[in-house]
Amino acid sequence: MLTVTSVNVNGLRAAVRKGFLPWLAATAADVVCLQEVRAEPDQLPAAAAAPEGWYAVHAPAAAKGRAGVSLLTRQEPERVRIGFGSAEFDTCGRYVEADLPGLTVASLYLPSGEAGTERQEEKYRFLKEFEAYLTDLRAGCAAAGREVLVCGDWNIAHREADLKNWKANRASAGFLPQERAWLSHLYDGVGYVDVVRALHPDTAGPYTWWSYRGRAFDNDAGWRIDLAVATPGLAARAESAVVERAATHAERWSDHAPVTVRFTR
Amino acid sequence: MLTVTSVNVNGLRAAVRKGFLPWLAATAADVVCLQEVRAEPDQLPAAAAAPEGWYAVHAPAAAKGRAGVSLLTRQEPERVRIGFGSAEFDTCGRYVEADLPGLTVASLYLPSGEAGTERQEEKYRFLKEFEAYLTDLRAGCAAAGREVLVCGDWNIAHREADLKNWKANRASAGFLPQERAWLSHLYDGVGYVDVVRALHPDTAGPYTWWSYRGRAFDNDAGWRIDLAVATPGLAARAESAVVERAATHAERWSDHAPVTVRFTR
DNA sequence: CTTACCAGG
DNA sequence: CCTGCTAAG
Repeated sequence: MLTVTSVNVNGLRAAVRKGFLPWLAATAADVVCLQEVRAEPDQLPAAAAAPEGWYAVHAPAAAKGRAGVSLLTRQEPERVRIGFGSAEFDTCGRYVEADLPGLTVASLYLPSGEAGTERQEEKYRFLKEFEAYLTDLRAGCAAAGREVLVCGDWNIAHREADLKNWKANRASAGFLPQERAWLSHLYDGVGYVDVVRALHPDTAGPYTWWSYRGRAFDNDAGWRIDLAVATPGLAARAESAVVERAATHAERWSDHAPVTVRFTR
Repeated sequence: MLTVTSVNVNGLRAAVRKGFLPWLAATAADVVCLQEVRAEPDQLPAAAAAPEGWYAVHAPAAAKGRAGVSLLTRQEPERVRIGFGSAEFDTCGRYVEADLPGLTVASLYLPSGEAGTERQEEKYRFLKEFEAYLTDLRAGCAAAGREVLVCGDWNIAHREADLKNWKANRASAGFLPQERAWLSHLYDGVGYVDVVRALHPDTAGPYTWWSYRGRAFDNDAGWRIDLAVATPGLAARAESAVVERAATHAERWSDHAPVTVRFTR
């Protein structure tokens, strides 16, 4: 069994104050992918920056308090890489990957964008460069007999079933036609697989993010934007996929819930 | 009897969240002077911006979220004035005064300064202009048979008895020789009276501000920088002067405590 | 609505 | 160590 879990923590310092560490202590995962850490490692409590029993690799953003992704692995990685070869995005705390035996696993925090603004143009630039990278990664890993798993906050809901209020959000960043088409091409063209949707083809959601505004969480007015995206060979071994809505329910230590996928070896 | 109370609220919106309104409802004062309101009137709850039973005049700063002084009077003022005729400081939310029968009462928030920086120079410019104003005010009010009372956060501790750690703060803004000399001249030269000190000549403090840093409040490591400064005729009628340390103790709705002075009519 | 930043205190 | 600002989400 290999278990990988991923969660956007919305500021790891705040999450630690509210209950992240007990969740981490309780997880059965072999790999934990974190997004929106929003801190330099040395601004974090040691129990979060270098938790006992884990190997940690941090990719903070150059801009203080922004973005930031991390990977925790029980096993020591063979190699780790920060960024995906992009001059614009490699220092933005948006991508880190690690090689484990037979598997390249990554933590991704894709820009959220903002419809009609320069921040949306930035998101499109990211999508373009990242798609090229994922295409190369798939080819390179296939040649080396490795599988690929990219977990994180992709900030795109693919289909109507992936957000509760899809009608109201047809012009919202995260559900724009161009973004949705990009994911479609990643799946149907490049050949990656949305592991959670593959296991749960007919459910609404499961949502992974609920705005802090209004009563979005109580009304389950969520979005499924935190994805586990795998090469087909790995996806075929997926045994379960769960969104741990309860993990962030009681204390609400993030506005996202952890997404956990399990694979047979 | 005339009772006047003054408190630096360190953000009235935050103070309201923490317990300011019950304190206001319970005060026996006829006049309440507020400093560091840090909000436009329409950003405040109505119970704070226009409390029932009070006439309110607000002098917010042009810069959002900064400074800001207000006056609440049970009686309708004959006149109110914002600023003291200074091109530099009148829009900075640092001075408002009201005329009541036989009395001009003001709420003052003097710049805190920062030793060795431009912000200290700004404080000295304020002191210079404000002293000239207080000199004129005293003369004008004397001619009109009015007394003057300027309450507020003067941001200067006059003597060693006015702060617990005076030795460590000999080079700190708020206890610099030049600032202390300015107050001395205001008392001995211009002829105003420090009402609280006049009634309590031999006590340490009573302190009115304790830093939020460390355990300053618990250790009573405070400063007496919130003053009630009156013309001699009014000061002679002072009957009591109290620092309401307990008012901000339980909830700690400000880092300053209210200073309350009572005068016979 | 919440996270950080920062200046100001 | 707090306030409120701003940008970001």
